[in-house]
Amino acid sequence: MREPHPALLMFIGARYVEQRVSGAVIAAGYGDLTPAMARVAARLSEDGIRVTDLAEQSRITKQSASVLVDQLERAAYVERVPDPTDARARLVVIAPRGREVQRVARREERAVEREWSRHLGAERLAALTDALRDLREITDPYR
Amino acid sequence: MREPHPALLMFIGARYVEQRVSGAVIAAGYGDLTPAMARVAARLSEDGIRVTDLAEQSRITKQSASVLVDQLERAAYVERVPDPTDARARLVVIAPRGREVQRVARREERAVEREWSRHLGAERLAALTDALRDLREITDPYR
DNA sequence: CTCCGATGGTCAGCGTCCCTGACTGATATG
DNA sequence: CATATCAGTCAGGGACGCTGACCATCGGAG
Repeated sequence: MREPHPALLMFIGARYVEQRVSGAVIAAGYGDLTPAMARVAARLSEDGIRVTDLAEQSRITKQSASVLVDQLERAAYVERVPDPTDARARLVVIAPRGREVQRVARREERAVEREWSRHLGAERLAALTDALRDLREITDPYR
Repeated sequence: MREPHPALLMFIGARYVEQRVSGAVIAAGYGDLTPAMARVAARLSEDGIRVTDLAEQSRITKQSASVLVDQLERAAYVERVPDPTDARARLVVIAPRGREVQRVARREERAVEREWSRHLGAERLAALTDALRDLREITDPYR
């Protein structure tokens, strides 16, 4: 095979972390979380967010986001509360069960980062992250 | 937001290249290629490959691979020929139209790589690629 | 204050992609 | 030649995201 393109190598790394985190979350007993639910759930905070904003940030339609929030709500990861400033809107806020999953996911991310640091050395990992961050300036169309 | 995880930065880079290549392919008149078709088509060569092997390498079931090969065949990107060494099997070989798309895709990949080299400098890009390749040793479960 | 266009959100229906399970036909091995 | 194995297809279903149509509320212009 030809020399793999850097983007393919990036894809492999990203996929690995996704699977590690997903595995940890399932092992911790949150098997009812699908990848799609997890993607929108990753954007939640205590403050609450509107479905429309959630959709925009997740780059999906508000209809799709609405369905995913339905599922997250049914599984007790989030709650919908009325927006006190706008009677049309409702805020999606993270629930206790949602906070638990976030903790599990972040712990696994940190674990992977430690493994990478052991494998490459702290310096090369830092350089790698720096270069990726610089590349983001020309590859990330959304900020 | 917290400091983004390196894996997120990798994902952004990989997604960018995927969209660039996909855009170039569509602009070149191959709009009937879906992402799923492209993913399996990327593993084709002159020698031919069995649907079962294609499925395994693409990490999808042979049923899914079979459907995608159907579509690729209908759109003239590949042909199915009998396997001379096994009467049960048929080989999926790339057709002229398939070779054309591969050329377009590779050209766009090289273009992106040049842009990245301009942005980071050849040395940092090489170091980035090296580090990613080393990381692959512990993140790529499939060789 | 009253319109009326813009905005937040849902409902209905559809297409793509990938899966599982069951099956057909050909091959290899005893 | 009986049987286990292998290549591949058929049938059906679930997850995910899209478009289009619609309703309620908001907020600025007249």
